[in-house]
This record gives sequence, C-alpha cells and structure tokens, in this order.
Amino acid sequence: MSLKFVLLTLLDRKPATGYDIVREFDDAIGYFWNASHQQVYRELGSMTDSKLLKFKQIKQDDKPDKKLYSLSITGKKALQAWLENPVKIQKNKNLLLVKLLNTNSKNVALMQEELERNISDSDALRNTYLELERNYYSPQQRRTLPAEQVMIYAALRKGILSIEAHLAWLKEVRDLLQQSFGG
Amino acid sequence: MSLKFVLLTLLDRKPATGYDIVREFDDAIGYFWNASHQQVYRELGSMTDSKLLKFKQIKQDDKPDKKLYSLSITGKKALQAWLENPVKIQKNKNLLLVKLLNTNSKNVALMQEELERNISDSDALRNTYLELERNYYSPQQRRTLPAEQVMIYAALRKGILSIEAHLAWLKEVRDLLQQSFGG
DNA sequence: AACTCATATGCACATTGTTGCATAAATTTT
DNA sequence: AAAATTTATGCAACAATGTGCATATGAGTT
Repeated sequence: MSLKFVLLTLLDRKPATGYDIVREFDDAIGYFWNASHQQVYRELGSMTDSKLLKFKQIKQDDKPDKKLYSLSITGKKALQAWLENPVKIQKNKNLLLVKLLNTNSKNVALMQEELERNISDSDALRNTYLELERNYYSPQQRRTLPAEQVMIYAALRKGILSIEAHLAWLKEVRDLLQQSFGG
Repeated sequence: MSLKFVLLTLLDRKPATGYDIVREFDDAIGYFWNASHQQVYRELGSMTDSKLLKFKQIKQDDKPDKKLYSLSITGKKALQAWLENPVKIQKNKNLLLVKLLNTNSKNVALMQEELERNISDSDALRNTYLELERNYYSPQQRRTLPAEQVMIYAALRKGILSIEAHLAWLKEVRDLLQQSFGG
C-alpha cells in the first residue's frame, strides 16, 4: 500500500526506470524508505496495469533498453488525494529490546556485549551522517539549497537526531544494566 | 520470523494464552512490538506444530476455555540460540517524510498543517509517557524495581527519548519549511 | 427475551515482502 | 578469449502480515 505512494512521489519528482529507483533506495531515499528490485518492478507493473503510471520504452545503443516511468493524470490525482489526508503515526518495532527483555543474572555479559556492539555501530553511523552533513549541507551550501533538496536534507537530519537519541538510550540501558544486574 | 522470538521471549518470562499476549501488546510491550490477535494465534499454532511450544487446555467455569502456552525444551534451546547472535540493525521507514518530499510552493500550507498536527500529537504522546514515568518509575520506585521490570522501564525510556527526538526534528522541519518556502 | 460486552479462539483470502533463479546487452577486467 | 561487472528487467515460490469474517461462553444490561 505505502510503496505505491512512495513510487508516485518519486516519479512525480522525476520520471525514472525501476533501476533508477532501486539506486535511489541505496542512496538518500534509503534513509527513510527501502524496497528490493523485485518489489519495485512488480509494483511498477501493477501500477501501470491500474493506469496510475505510463512508460516510454527507451532504446539505448551502449546499454540494455529501459522503461522510463512517469505519472498518468490518474496517478497525479491519486497522489494529490493521498497528500490531502493525514499520515498515520507509525509505531516502530524494536528487536533489540525484545532481546534485552531476556536479561537475567546468567546472561548479563551477553547483553552487555550486545549493547557495546550497538553503541559502537550507532556511533559509527552517527559519524557517517555527520560527515555527510559537513560535506553536502554546510551553512554555505544550505543557503543555496534547491527547493527540491530541502526534504532530502530533512531526511538526513532525521537520521542524525534519531541515531543520537538511540545512542543516548543505549548508554542509559548500559547504566541500568550495571545498576540492576551488576558488572 | 521475528514474531516467533517475541513469543518465545514473552512465554519464557511467563506462560500465557494468546489472549493474554494480545493484551500485553496493548500494554507495555506495545511500546516496542505489536501484532494482531490473528497473527498471534496463528503463530502460536505453527510454533506448537514445530514443537517449540506446548500448551495446557484450561477449563474455566465462568469464562470460555483457554490454552496456556509455554516453552518446550526445544523452544528454550531455540531462544537461547537466538540470544547468542547479534540482532541486526533495523532501518525505519518514514511515511511522513515521503509526504513531505512532495512539498512545493503550491502545497506548503498543507504540509505545514500536517507538521502542526504531528507536533501536537507527538507532544501529547510525550506527556503520556512522562506521566507514566512519574507514576510508575519514580526514583523511589526504581530503587525497588524487580529485575524482570528493568527492561520494561528501558522500553518506556526508549519511547520518551524517541518521541523527544522526533518532536525536535518536526520543529526543525517547520523552520526549514518556513525558510525555504515562506510562511 | 434480546442485546451488548469481555473473554477466548480460529479460518480464509489478499497484500506485502523476501529469496532464489533467469535473461540479456555492453563494458571492463583478467 | 574468457570471466566478471554494470545496466536493465522479470518470474516463481514462499514467508510474513493485514483484513474481514465466524464462533462460542458467560455476565451484565436494556
């Protein structure tokens, strides 16, 4: 259901092939959405069947042929209609917390290892994000940021704020574990 | 795949019926996991078929009969094995960001409305969480917190830190929108 | 007596997501 | 010349999840 609107959004911004979209998921869009190439191709196919999309077959000399998808009038209306109503707040699942729920006096060490691993992974990710921000969104660059790039930057900011909150939480849990189950 | 380990975790803490588990998802466990009653009953069934769980049929005079599930030896081993290896970091999808990606000079007002709605909803949720913390996890109560309740508190802390980060981000985006598309 | 609610469990179907496999043209590497 | 990589698209099978419907007991309400 949701992937449909993601594709409408991306193709409304810029016509693209399935291959292009998958690459976008590996890039900036990947910070807030993801889908496999099979899922993308299948959805593009069924959205074309239901007249939301159209495509132009493009012949290329140096590379295989491709299909450039874009929105039909129906597609534009569907996107517009979707934009009109509020998005539902989504609850995130947290498998790490499920694991931690199994903590007892016999396996504290295991859980502490897991926490340390998460802390260093999260810290690494945080640094990656901060470097991206430094390289692509310096105060100078932000002053001349094209309108269509603003929300891409917002996505990066979401990534940064989320990972920092997560990191702070991981450290809290480490302390909590220390206090309740001993070192 | 993951629901299996959630159920193993919950039933290892305390034998329960499908109905009990669904109620747990409506309660504290719901802060980091959720599943519909159909999903729960179905999974309990298939886990019993694959010998991970066993159940006792309990006859009740005042209420319908029920099945009290608990882990088999195989189930305990499967849970233990799962605990041994690291949990994968999970990427969260963000449908709000998908919607915001559609921002342009013609629909800024719509997006601003959406942001304000999200801000007040998130603020309300934050207050709910903080009240829970005040009522059930005061510094005093925390000193005598039973070991098996520690991670339930950690779950609440995750909820609080996440919603606060989300709220801070929403306000950033509001400013960003103001700067880039005008009020 | 009929209705509603809480307790308790389940099936069937549709949609969504994952995994593995398959194809094919052109370029680059070995 | 053969092998690997990049670009490009897709099917089939299966697993996971969601939606709607169905059933049944006992208690309390109208």
